[in-house]
Amino acid sequence: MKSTIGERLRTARESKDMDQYTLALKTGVVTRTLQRWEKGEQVPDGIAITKIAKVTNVQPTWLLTGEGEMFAAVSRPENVYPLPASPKRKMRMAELPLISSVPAGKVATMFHPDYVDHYVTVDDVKDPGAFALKVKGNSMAPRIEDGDIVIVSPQSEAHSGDICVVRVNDEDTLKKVKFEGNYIHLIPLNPEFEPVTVKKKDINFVWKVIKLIKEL
Amino acid sequence: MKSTIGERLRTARESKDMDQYTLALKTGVVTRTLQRWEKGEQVPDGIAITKIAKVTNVQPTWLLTGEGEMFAAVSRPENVYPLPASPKRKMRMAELPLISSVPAGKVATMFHPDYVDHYVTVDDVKDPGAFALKVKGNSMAPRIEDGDIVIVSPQSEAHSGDICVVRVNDEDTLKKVKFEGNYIHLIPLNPEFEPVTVKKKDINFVWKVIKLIKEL
DNA sequence: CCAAGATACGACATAAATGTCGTCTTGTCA
DNA sequence: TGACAAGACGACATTTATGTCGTATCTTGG
Repeated sequence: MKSTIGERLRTARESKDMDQYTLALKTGVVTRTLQRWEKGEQVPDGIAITKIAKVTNVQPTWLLTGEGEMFAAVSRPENVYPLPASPKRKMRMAELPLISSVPAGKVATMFHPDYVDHYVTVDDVKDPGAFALKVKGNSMAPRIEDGDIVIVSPQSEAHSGDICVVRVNDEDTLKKVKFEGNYIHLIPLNPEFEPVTVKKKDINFVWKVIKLIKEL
Repeated sequence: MKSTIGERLRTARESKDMDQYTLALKTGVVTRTLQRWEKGEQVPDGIAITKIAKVTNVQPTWLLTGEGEMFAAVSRPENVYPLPASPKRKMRMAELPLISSVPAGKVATMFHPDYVDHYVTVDDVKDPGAFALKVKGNSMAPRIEDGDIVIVSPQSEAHSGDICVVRVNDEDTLKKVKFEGNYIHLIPLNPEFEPVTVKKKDINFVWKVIKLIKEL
C-alpha cells in the first residue's frame, strides 16, 4: 500500500487510455498541473479530484486513499439502497427505528429491518445511523433495567467506561466496557453478575449507548 | 444532491459532535480555514479531504460528491442491515415543555411557563398536561441521576411504589412514594439519603413520573 | 535519420488557499 | 447580569498551486 495519490491518478488516467492533455482538459487544468499532481509535487483540490474521479470513472475514496473499490460501481444490487444520510441541520430531532426487543442480559440475535416494529422519537441525536433497542435482562440494573430503551450510535467511538452494546461471538450484550490491550472487559453494573473479559478479535462490534429511556 | 462539499463537511463534523477548533487541529489547519471550507469560499486539497474523512469517519466519496454511503465501513455484522435513516412514519408524539432545571434532591421552586426554555420530544405520552423536568441532585441515584430528564404526568394517579415529583411545603423533591393512611413516605433510592414521612395535608401535589431520559 | 506526439521539467508571473490577528454576534450558564 | 465558549467574518501577509512559455527527452512510424 505504498502508492501515492499521484501514482493512483496516473493509474486511473492510463486505465482509460487517456493522455495528459485530454485529462487535463476535462479536469479544467493545464497539462503542467496534471504532471505536478502525478509527480506528487502539488496536491489537487476537492473540485479537481471530483472531476478526475468522474472523468476516469474511479471512486474518489480510492483515488485519495487507495482503499476500497477502484472503479465506481456501475450498478447497485437491488436490495441495497443509498442512505439518505441527511441531517436537517437546525432541527435536532429524529425518529429512530426501534428494533424488536433484543440484546442484553445475554441473548443471541439478529437485527433486521423487518423486525422493526415501531419508532422512537428523540431529540439531540446527531448520528443518522442511530437506532433504538429494547433491553432484555437485568445485568445492568439498577441503572438500566429490563424493558428500558437504549439509543445506540454506531458512529460514536466507544471509550473505557462507556455503556455499550457489544456483540461477542454472535451474542449480544449490554455492558460497561473497559479496553485493555487486546482485551475488553464487559462489566455489568449489577453486582450479582460477574464481569467478563473477552479478546478483541472475538468482538463483532461495539456500539455506544448515547441515551436511555425508561418507561415507568 | 443540492448539498455542497462545505455543507457535507459541516454535517460530518457535527455528526461527530466536534467543534471547529478540534477538527481543524486534527486536519492540520486553522479554524479560519475550516470556516472558509464550510462556507464554500475555498476548497480543501486532497490531503485535507483525506484527513477530514479519516477523522470524521466518513467516506471521501460522500464528502466530495454526496453520493454513496456517508459513513466509512463501520464493520457491520453480516446479519445486520442498514436501517432507513428517517422514516416518515406518522405516530403519536408530543413536545413537552422542559421546565428550567428544578426539582429533586431537595430544592424549593416554582414552575412557570415563562421558565420553559425548550422542549423535549417523546412518544406515547397520553396526558396532554405532561411536561419534562431536569433532575438536580442524587437522592435517587443510581437509577435517576443529576441531569437526567423526567417526564411527569400530573393526570396520572400515583400509587405506592411509583416515582413521583412531590411538593411539600413549597419544596419540590423527587422520590419513591408510599401511601399509608394520612401520611406519605418519601423514599430516596439512594441509601445514603434518609426516607422522610410527611402528612398528606402538607402536600401540595404528587406528580407521577412516567418516563425517564438519560443522556450518556 | 527525421518528424511528430507524448511526456518531463525549469523559470517566472498570477491566482488561490492558508495563516494570523482582531472584532462581532449568539447562546449558554452561573 | 456578566462571563465565556463557539462561531462568523473582514483585512492583510505569506505560502502554495496554477498558468504560461520555453526547452529537453523519448518513443514510434515513415
